Amino acid sequence: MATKMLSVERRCCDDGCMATVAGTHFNETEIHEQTAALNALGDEIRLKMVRLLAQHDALCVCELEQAFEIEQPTISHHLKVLREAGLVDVQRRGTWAYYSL
Amino acid sequence: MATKMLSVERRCCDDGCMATVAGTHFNETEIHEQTAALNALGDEIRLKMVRLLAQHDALCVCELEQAFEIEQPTISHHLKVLREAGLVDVQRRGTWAYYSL
DNA sequence: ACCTTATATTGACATATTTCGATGTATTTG
DNA sequence: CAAATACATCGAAATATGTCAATATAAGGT
Repeated sequence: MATKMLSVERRCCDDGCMATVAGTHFNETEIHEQTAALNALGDEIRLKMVRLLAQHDALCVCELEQAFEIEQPTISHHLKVLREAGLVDVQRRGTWAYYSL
Repeated sequence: MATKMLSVERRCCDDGCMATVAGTHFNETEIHEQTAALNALGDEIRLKMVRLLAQHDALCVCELEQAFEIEQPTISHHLKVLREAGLVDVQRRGTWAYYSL
């Protein structure tokens, strides 16, 4: 019975998670969609845009333009990122483009 | 009383939101903290790391290393981003660094 | 003291992102 | 149809980010 302890703490974990962690598999499509959305929101201007849209039902580009100190092409760029992440919707009416969540 | 309609749709909105939107003010500190967290999660490797930590209570760097095909300095870099975003916690024990949510 | 192991940091490079001016495309107005 | 308005796209420049090899740090074992 002289169960001599093997030198304590030779490994960082003893519950076999090393193998478990290494073998973890992810749904790549899901991961990709989620990082796209999170990344789109991980920008100060885009997060503010989403916040504005959240309290305004729908806003056109010229209105959003007023809220930020950046030029119109940049506004369009950020809206495109939000669109491609599936976070906002556009609806054209005349010359205006109304964006909404 | 001949209230002649002004040419319809000269403005993109008629509920005065132009002024409202322009005057919106944000809590910059809050926005900054939130974009930091969202941005940290908006990367495939870091999102996977958080997912792994979510199902493992705590993991050391060498375990995380097994789950990805990137070198150790890159693992450390991503963990630093997660730490600075306030998303994970480290606890040193001997030579090992245990990360947890 | 020396060697090994676990993790962090540095420096360099490649790629991605943000931003803007210029230009393009519709749509409306005169 | 010409001019003006609202928005998108392109191309270029500046900055940020991801990655790695090399090196540093720190703790443990011999």
